[in-house]
Amino acid sequence: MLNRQKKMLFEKQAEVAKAIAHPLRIAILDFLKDRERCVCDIAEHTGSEQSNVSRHLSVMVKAGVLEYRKEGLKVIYKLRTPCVLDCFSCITACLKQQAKENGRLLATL
Amino acid sequence: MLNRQKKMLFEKQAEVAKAIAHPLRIAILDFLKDRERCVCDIAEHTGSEQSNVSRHLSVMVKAGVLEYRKEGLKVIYKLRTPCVLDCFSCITACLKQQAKENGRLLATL
DNA sequence: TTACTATATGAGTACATAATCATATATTAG
DNA sequence: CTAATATATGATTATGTACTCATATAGTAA
Repeated sequence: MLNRQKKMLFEKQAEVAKAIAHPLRIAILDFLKDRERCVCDIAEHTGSEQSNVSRHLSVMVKAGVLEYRKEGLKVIYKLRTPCVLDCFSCITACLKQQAKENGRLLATL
Repeated sequence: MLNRQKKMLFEKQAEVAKAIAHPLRIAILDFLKDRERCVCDIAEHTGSEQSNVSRHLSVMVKAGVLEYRKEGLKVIYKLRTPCVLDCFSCITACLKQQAKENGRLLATL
């Protein structure tokens, strides 16, 4: 049976996973991988409404993935835990493996 | 601006991320890390309803993370892309970094 | 002061997800 | 055949999420 500690760990992990499990949020993380950016630049880059971007950003801040600082009128966001990007390498590896196996299956038809 | 290819990649990545972004699903993946298991064993191990477990399993199958085979009455699930477990190492690394920085902040009070 | 800009957020709507219960299906045992 | 077991799934309910529009807030510039 699952013990309490593991359960708590899985809940914490799920919080982070949920925070990055959205195409727009992944696009934002990718945009922030090299350097910090203000909300308006993120909105323009992703082609999304400012208010929507702002909400997605706050979701990721709440999950501890992003942080921000204010500079004049602008609010500038950056990765708090850049290691979160490694998740996407892992996910991409899974996608590649899936594609490979699907290809193998296709070849047998 | 985001191009179409990247957008599609982010959507695919989000699908996988969503499929693993739930405490029970993470518990299931962890339980399957060493070997395949039938639904009833998973339900017992996680302390969850059989029907609920069954639905969560099918979510992960749909996302290409799990696969299954039937054996008599039982349906036995296993990881299709074991590399998905690497995501959790990455997420754990993020959690550790967060905890460390929170600790540093706490020390300044 | 006023006008302008960047951001966050309340309200509303639509949609998705999770959980439960009851039940249908399929396999096995006798 | 019947009974028992394992699983999947329809229906329901409750909750959560994403998005949009309008607006409040706060900083800047003139």
